[in-house]
Amino acid sequence: MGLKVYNSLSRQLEEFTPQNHGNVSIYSCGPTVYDYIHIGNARTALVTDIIRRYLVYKGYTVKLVQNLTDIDDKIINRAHTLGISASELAHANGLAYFEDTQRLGIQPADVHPKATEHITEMIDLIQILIDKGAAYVVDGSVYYRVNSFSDYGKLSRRKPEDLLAGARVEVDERKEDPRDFDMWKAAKPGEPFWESPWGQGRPGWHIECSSMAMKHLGETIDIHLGGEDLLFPHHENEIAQSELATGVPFARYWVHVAFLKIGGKRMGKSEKNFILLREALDKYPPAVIRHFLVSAHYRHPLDYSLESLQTSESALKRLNNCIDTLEKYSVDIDESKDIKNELTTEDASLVSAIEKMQTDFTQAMDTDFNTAQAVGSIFTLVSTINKSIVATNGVSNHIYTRAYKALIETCEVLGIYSNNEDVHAQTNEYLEPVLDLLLDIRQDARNRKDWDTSDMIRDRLIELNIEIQDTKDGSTWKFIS
RNA sequence: GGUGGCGUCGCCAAGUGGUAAGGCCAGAGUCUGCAAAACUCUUAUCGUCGGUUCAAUUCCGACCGCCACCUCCA
Repeated sequence: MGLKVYNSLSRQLEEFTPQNHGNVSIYSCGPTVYDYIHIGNARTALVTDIIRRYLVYKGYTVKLVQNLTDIDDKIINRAHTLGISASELAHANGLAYFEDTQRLGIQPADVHPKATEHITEMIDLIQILIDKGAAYVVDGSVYYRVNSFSDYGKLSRRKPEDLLAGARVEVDERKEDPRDFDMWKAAKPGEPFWESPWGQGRPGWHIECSSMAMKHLGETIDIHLGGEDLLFPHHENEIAQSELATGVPFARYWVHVAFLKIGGKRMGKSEKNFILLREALDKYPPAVIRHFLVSAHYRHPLDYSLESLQTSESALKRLNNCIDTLEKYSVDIDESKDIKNELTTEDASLVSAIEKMQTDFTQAMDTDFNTAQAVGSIFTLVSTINKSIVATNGVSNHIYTRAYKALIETCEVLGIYSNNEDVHAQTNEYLEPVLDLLLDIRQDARNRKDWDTSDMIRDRLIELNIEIQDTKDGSTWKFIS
């Protein structure tokens, strides 16, 4: 069964077939680096990351390109306010972007092109469009002549008259048509600029994506990703520029990520109702934030709240407990050995549950990357495993090991599992003998029914964020947060 | 005005033309010296009204409510 992707261009689910067998090219619209990113921005970055991980999981070779818009009006204005140069601001926020996204476990793209490093390519593309009569120069600025592209509006399904009816379009007298947009903006005094055939200026927003996508991925890319707000006009304009210049389709599948909301409203920079990703990361582990973000399908709005994050934290605890328990049972297994004939009924039952999870997971992800459903399949298996462990019905360690591996593998596609062992490894090495000693002393006290002593040890440790867990197999300890 | 989306258990959230995954919370248990932790069990007829159909939450229509894009915003 194959992967199906919802294509914004056709407004329906389509069978996914990359143009080059086994290889997928993806372009994802990246941040404009005038500020830190918020969780809403992170949602799109994370969806990109997961789509890429899943395609790799399915065996594709993926080339992912994500741009950094490092020159635009917002950057210039913010830099001016801060009293630094636009490039300094862009550089700092670019670094912060990578820092934040990598903390969230987002793997860097294969290429992160910057607008200011592709001025030549953009000028070339603009020149092509001028030569084709699709652009015109006014006072050192270059505008795209929307009328010259008959397919204009095919992505957003907007008719020219609809656009003109919108009273919010600012009319620029210099434009032939209100819908025309600038590809090259003449510099005003004091603004950063680059030399061009039309004078000093800077590129427009849409032209960068067109030229950087084509430079790094070719004239036709497989998947073009972005937030749903970019559908119009940004992506519509990218199509207009690119396709008029090349004569071939610009992107084969257009994927748009729905908004993250807060209090029912869109989280946005201009609303000033955003939570910075780094703030969230200071409070919650990456896996928790990821779990929250994948708990809804990417094309559905998701509402941010502290409660939701706490819900994800609790859910993840259940998952981690299961995985940690399985790890204790895990053994080295000989993959090549066929143990089919040696399976007990209980073994076989768990094996089929594992296989069901893998099938369901794949099916969910194959259906337009339905992460919410995929997570569901993982938790269904968790439940089955827990029951099996409680029942102590003689499932072999081999099978528990298989379950362990299957869970790790699928969770890694979503990036919702990370064991804390590494974090605590050093501490553990030092603390373990000491805590074992304390647990021994406590056990002695318990044997003597000296509850004062045993409870004191328990209470004092909890103050140190170390929790004692009494089970029928003895006492263990763990860090709590 | 144009375009698109949403309304499923207390909360979050999948899904299907034939009577609804999963998570959280809550309640009840198991375990325990008591607890905690952990685990188990239990809880929905799908906004309203019509229509199509043997059968609709799932298709169509109307209505109500909410959100978004058309201006920078992932």
